[in-house]
Amino acid sequence: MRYSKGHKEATRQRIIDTAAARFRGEGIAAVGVANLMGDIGLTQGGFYNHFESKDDLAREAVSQAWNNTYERLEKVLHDPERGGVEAVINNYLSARHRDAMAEGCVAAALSPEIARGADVVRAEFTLGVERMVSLLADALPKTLKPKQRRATAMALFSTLVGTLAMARAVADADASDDILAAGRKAALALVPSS
Amino acid sequence: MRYSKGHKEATRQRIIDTAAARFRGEGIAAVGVANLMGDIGLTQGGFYNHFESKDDLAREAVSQAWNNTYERLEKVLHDPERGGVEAVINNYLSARHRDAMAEGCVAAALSPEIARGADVVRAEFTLGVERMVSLLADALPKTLKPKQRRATAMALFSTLVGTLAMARAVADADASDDILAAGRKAALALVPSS
DNA sequence: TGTACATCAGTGAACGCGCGTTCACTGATGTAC
DNA sequence: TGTACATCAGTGAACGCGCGTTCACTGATGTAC
Repeated sequence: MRYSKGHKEATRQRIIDTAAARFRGEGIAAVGVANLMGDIGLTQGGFYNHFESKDDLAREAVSQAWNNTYERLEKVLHDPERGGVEAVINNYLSARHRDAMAEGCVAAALSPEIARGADVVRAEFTLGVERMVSLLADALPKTLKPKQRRATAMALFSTLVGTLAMARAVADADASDDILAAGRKAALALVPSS
Repeated sequence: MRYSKGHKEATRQRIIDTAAARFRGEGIAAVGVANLMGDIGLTQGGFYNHFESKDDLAREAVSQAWNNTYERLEKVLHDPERGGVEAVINNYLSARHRDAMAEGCVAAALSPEIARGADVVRAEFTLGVERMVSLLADALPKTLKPKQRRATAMALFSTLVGTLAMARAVADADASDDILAAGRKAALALVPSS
């Protein structure tokens, strides 16, 4: 073989990682296949050795993006010093997260485009939402019934996503900071003190 | 003149109205100038008699979309029978609104695309957000200080936007309904009982 | 009153460009005999 | 041991298409003289 063992899989992963960032940063439709392949030093023809279609890649990229966010927030949640749902809220609704759309939560960066998009992509997105909601629900006080925890986690996550999306879209820097601060306060109020 | 008085202005308004709906329903980038003009029976060349650029139209369309939503929610808010912020929450987080992206709130349909977009469009979007926040803030109990009302209104609106965006992006119909219901409950909890 | 001209909303071809996808081909390597 | 062949990740040209924008032109009307 011309290429070492694992080379193809490594190339595939590089495409997914690059797409996961650029799709969030620029929008899925705005990133072309040829341009994306150019980012990792390859040409467009090779793309279809790895993926059936651009939608197929979008599905993988959404999955990868969810994995990133899940792992990051899980680490924050279970931090032995300053963990808990409050830490997740402060991490999610930070200026750092707002200013790093390409590395941030896929829901805040792409939910409308995904709502309009291919079914396979929506399905993958939905799996990620369920995982996120479960992660948050499990961290809520056990004084709540499971259904209440799930509902609270859904509302909490929606609040995080909406607040971040609004903070990014607004052109005024002070208003953006105010939106983040107000969202943090509201999100914290959703969490029952255990 | 070949055309009656007010004809040009009427054409301009038809372009804006069509764009305001299609941009929300399909995304700004996904709707081409030629295709849009075809919707009202004209050809692409005439577009530049009315607008400097597509971004110029996008700005007008965002303004128009905010006006629609503002008027709708203002009417709900001040309904003599079932008005108030609670009515706005139930109207915004309804299955009807979720299922009508093209006629719905521009923030839930386009905020990430606007965050990445032209400065003139972001600026127009920001004006709309400020108007919406003011409308909601003024409807909150006067027992709160003005700054508290503004912060609460910001958090409330972010929660509405995020909940609607998530309910639309999720592929599972039951999960989508659950997200809406959980969002309604959380939004209502943000409003202090006066 | 009749003629010449100005106005201007809209037409449609053209500009250069990038899109997603297909496909015949390349060339370095491993394998079979 | 040496030769012929199979493998396959990647190349690059080509397909038809739509993009935003420009611009010379059309043609029906109003105005000036």
